[in-house]
Amino acid sequence: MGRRKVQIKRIENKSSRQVTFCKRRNGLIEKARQLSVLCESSVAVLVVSAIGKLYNSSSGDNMSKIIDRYKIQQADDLQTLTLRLPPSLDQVDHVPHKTVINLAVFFNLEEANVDGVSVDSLNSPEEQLETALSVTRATKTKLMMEFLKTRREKEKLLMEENLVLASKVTEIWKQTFLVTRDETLMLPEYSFGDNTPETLSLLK
Amino acid sequence: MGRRKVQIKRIENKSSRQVTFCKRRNGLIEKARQLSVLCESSVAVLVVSAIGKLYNSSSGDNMSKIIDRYKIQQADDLQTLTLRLPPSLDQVDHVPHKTVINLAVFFNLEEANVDGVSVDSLNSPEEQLETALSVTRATKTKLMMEFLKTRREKEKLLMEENLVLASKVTEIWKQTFLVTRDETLMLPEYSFGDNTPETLSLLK
DNA sequence: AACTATTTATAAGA
DNA sequence: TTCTTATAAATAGTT
Repeated sequence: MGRRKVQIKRIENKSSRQVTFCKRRNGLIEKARQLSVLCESSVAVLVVSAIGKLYNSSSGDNMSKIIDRYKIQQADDLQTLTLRLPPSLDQVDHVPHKTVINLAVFFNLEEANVDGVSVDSLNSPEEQLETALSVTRATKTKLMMEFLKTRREKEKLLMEENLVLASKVTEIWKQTFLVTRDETLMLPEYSFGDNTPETLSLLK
Repeated sequence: MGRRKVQIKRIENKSSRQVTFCKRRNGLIEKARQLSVLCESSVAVLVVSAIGKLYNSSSGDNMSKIIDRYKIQQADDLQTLTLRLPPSLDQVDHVPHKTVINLAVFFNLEEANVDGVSVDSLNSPEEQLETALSVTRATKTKLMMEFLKTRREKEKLLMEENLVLASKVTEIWKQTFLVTRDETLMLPEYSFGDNTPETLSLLK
C-alpha cells in the first residue's frame, strides 16, 4: 500500500527501515485502538525495537489487566497440559525431577514468605505426588486465582500507602521550610539523600 | 477501506460486530507480524474480546520476553512515580534515582519453556498424571515461580519504598522537633501518634 | 466464506 | 524531518 509492493522481509536500508518502523508502529497502534472501540474489546500492543526500546499501548483496559488475563490463560493452559501431555514433550525430559512440587507446599511457602528457601527440598517426590493426586484441578485454579487476587490487593494497598507517605513527606517538609526558612536547617545528615540508599540496599 | 466509511465507535449490530472483530483482529495480528519482520523488532498483540476470550500473538520474540521487557519499563516508571516529589522539592528529587535496583538481577527469570507445546494426546488420566508429574509439572512450576517471583519482587519494592518514605517522615519530624521544640508545631495531622503506627503496621 | 467497491495505510518522492 | 501522492492493502457491505 505504497508506491511499490514490498516483500515482507527485513528492510536492508537503515534509514528507510527506521521510517517504516515509525509509520507502521503508529499504524498498528491506531488499528488496535479502532478494534477496541469498534468491538468493545481490550487490546494491548507491545513493540520492542531492534535496539530494545519499548513502545506500548493499551485500549479498552489497562495494560496490567490485559497482561494478567494473559498470565491466567497461561496458567490454565499449563493445567490442561499437565494432564494431556504430548509425546513430543519427552525431549524436555532433562528438567530435574527435583523441581516437582505440590501446590499446597508452594502456597504455604508463599504465605509464609520465606525467601531463599528451596521449595523442592521440603518434600520427597513421593509425598509431592501424593499431594498432587489429592488436589483437583479445579481446586488448583481456585487457589491460584485467590492467591493472585490477594497479591493484587496487597499491591494496591501498598501503592496507596506510598502515596500517603509521599504526600506526608512533602507536607512536613513544607511545614518545616515555612517555619524555619531563615535558619539553615537542611543539614546533610537530615537530607533526603543520606537515608535512602542505606535503606534500599536491603534489596540487594 | 470498505464499501462505506465507518465511524470509529462501537458497532451496534451484534453479528457484524462479531465479523468485524474477527477480520480486524486477524488484520492486526498480520500487521504486527509484518512490522516485526520488516523492521527486525519484537511485537506482541493481546486482544480480549467482550466476553473475555483471549487472542494473542507474538513475533520476533516470545510473549514472556516481551512482557518482561514491559515489566522492566514499569518498574522504572513505578520507581519514578511513587517517589516523585513536587517541584518545590526538586533539589532532593534525585534521591530516588540513586536507589534504582539491579534490574538485571530482578528480571533474571528462568525461561518458561512452554511455547510451541501442543495438546494432542489423550491417555488414561493415570498415565497422563504420571507423565505429567515427571516432566511437565516442572515446567508449570517454573512458570508459576516466574510469575510469582515478579509479583513478590514488586511487593518487596513497594515495601522498601514505604520504608524509605517512613524514615523520611521520621527524620524530618525529628529535625523539625529538635529545632522548633519551643514552638507549637506539633499539629495532630503531622504527629506520629496518628499516622505512623498505622503506616508501619503495613510493613509487617 | 467469497467477493468487490471503497476506504485506508503507506512507500517513495519532494 | 514532514508533507504529498500514487499505489497497495484492508475491509464494509453484499452475496
